[in-house]
Amino acid sequence: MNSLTEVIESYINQLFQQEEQDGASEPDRVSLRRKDVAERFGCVPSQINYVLRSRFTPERGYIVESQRGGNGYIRILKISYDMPEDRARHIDHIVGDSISEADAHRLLTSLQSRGMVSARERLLIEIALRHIAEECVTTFDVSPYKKGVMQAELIKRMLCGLDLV
Amino acid sequence: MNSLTEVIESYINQLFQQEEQDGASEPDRVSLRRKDVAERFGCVPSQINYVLRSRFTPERGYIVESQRGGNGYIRILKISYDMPEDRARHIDHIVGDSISEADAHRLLTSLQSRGMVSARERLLIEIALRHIAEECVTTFDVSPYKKGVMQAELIKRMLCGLDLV
DNA sequence: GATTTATTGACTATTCTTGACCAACAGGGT
DNA sequence: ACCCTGTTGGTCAAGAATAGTCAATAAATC
Repeated sequence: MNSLTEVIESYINQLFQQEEQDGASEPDRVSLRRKDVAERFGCVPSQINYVLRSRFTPERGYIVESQRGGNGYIRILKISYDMPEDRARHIDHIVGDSISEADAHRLLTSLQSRGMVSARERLLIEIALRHIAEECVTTFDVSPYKKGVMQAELIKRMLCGLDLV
Repeated sequence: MNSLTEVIESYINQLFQQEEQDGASEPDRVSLRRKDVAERFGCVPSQINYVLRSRFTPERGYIVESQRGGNGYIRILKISYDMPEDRARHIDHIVGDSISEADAHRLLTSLQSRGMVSARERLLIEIALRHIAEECVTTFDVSPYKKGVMQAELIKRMLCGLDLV
């Protein structure tokens, strides 16, 4: 409850709330000075990297951009909202531990027809799935089951990232 | 927050906007006097070169021409990719045979700022890239170079695929 | 006890700014 | 034609300010 990581995580979430309240033009992005945040919480700067790497990931709907050097910064973009545990479990249940390309295809068709993914977003997911399936049989030589597992893993991450289902 | 480089960058972007508003015959090019710009912002002239080298690159869709001597000039051209094939060729050239995660990240930032991918689309691509990178080091044990090749392959397919929709 | 997650710090990489020195072009004088 | 000189942009390297990586260690969780 009171680990440094969690404290810093909620600090960053507060920053997002503030941005929202202040009615900023870009309500879903915050900027940090790594050094300053580290000083505020009396920790080493690389601790901030750990928080970002473990908490503000694309799978959770965040993108982190940064720049070193003079006037460097860390910028965190919130693309979708944090998904509650039960929704994540729901996705997990729908997809299962392993999924075939055909079933994935059907699932995406359904999502698109419900207007939850655009044609372009669906295409991106299909391309990624196809790509990993191909790698599985050409460069690696994994079993069909393992292939299904990897496909399931990927599609779940993408759907969770978009906060879907 | 307001580095000199960023100030000069946005000044140049303003020049592009002005050109557009003035309905110039060539709305995608602006001309500068290096010395004058340096004076306007109270910096050394070579600072302008730095801004051009770091901000108005082919990766970001610009080409810079210049000439020294009396009546010298710096001309910045905005590359237009009207046709999908142009974009595809550009992507192929920029990405190359292999790409690091960091460079892929930068490319996506640039594409998003140019409105070529939406935030959600970018998120999907980032998730797929991260996923494949992870698989490369955890379940398989491929060389860093091969990892870069796989990342390049994936990002090119995803970005070129978007042109089809 | 084993495995995962968190903390720390030494070392590395990138970005920006500045300035000294180099290179190219134009125009005039010879 | 040729050179001289002024005017303009280019290159490179040093220094300061940031952020990133990685691996050892500690703490928490299973």
